Amino acid sequence: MQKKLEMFPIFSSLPREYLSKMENISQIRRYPAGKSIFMENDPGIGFYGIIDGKIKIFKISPLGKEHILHIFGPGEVFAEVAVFTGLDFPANALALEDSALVFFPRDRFRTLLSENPDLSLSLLGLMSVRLRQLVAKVEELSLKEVPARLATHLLLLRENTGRDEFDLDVNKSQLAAMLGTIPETLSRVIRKMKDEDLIRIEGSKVELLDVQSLGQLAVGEFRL
Amino acid sequence: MQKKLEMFPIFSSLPREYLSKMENISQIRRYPAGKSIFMENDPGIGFYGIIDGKIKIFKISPLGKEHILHIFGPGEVFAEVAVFTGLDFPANALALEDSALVFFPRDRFRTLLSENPDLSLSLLGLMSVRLRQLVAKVEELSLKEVPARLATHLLLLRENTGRDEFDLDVNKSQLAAMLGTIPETLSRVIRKMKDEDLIRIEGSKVELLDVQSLGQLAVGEFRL
DNA sequence: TATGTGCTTTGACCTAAGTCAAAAGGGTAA
DNA sequence: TTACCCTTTTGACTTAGGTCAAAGCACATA
Repeated sequence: MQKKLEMFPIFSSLPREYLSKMENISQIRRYPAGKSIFMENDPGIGFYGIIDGKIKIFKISPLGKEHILHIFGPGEVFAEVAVFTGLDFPANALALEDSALVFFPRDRFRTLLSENPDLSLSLLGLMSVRLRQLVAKVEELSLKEVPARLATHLLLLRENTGRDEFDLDVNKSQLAAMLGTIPETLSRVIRKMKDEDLIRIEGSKVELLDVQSLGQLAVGEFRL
Repeated sequence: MQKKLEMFPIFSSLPREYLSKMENISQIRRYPAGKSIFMENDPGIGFYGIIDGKIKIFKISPLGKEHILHIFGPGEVFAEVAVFTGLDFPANALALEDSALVFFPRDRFRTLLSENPDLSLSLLGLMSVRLRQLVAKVEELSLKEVPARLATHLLLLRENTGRDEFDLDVNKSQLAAMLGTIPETLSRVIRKMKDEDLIRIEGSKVELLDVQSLGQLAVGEFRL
């Protein structure tokens, strides 16, 4: 049992005693691909950690257009916001693959938290980081155009994998939504990047050919 | 002394004992209008609460364009992120008016926090809310066009003031930045709204004449 | 009163990117 | 193989909103 929580970066730095306390209040839940985990406006009864699988967090605009806020994978935690506010879930969550989650019921967690200050501190840190990411996203959406956003995204993946060649791990429609655009536009931007020999792309395999120029694109000092 | 911290909504629900402990570790700092409080990449040595004045949080894009992330006023707390991550400030902060702030040094606060679990819980709640706001902002920026954003903003002000007639409390250039656009565009959008008799505006005084239609605009079911 | 400085508005123009529609692939099941 | 479905790409068109430049205001200081 112990192993499961250690795989979460947020929890991994917790003293062992807290790890087992967390374990004690959690439950394992499994969701097949395509299954909804919760919907916008459902009451926030607890939060989740992903052991295995992929979870899409998204909203539907009044016009019925889907906007993906985030895609979470193994080791990530989501929906913890509701635990602290006592408010409803602000978005929908859906399993993109067969997924195994750890569920932390709000009430039990709240009790645990109030008894263990170090746990609180670690969680505050986690939330700070998420905040930063969102601030970055706001900045990106309001300052940059699509090619810049794509370049930023690719360089981020490069950073994460440490390689110039890697796999986009969502399909292109989903990637478009993540970048705040639509598949057609993404397709055209990718084409331009190929024409300019900045990248090579086959299916979901990408190779960065000109990291230099991609970097300039990302900060808006350059156009395609 | 006591009164100062009670004016912060986040702290107001704290037991009195915590309020005074918070007081004990805090300092009052004063900034004249135009004075920088911290800059992007400065180390995060502590966070601030606003007693009086107005603080602008902003970033400068690589092209030198300013983007306002937020404008905080009395009763609000900012820059708490750095306290928990130990990272640098992610944006700039500047006093728009002569301002009085409470400063909470990171180290002392960290100690305090680890000794007082309820304080941790309240702060987790605060951060959850901020997260929500940012998620909303991301949604807004990626799903809506400028007239919808302006309508949303106006309706929010209406909500906050409880009146159909109120004061924009930033100038129009800053309002434009807050809405992720530029003064020219904002000016044209305002003009259209006036032409359609949705609002009346003189200087920074706004009156909402047709809340119904503004509501439709805000959710994108309507165009100007 | 004159001069300067910083907002705000207006006009003319341009372009990134969205819409709509259709074609091209790619994978699976019968 | 054929049929079907879903994703991706391409093309033609439209438009929101940004850029640049100039003019209009408003307020403060000399």
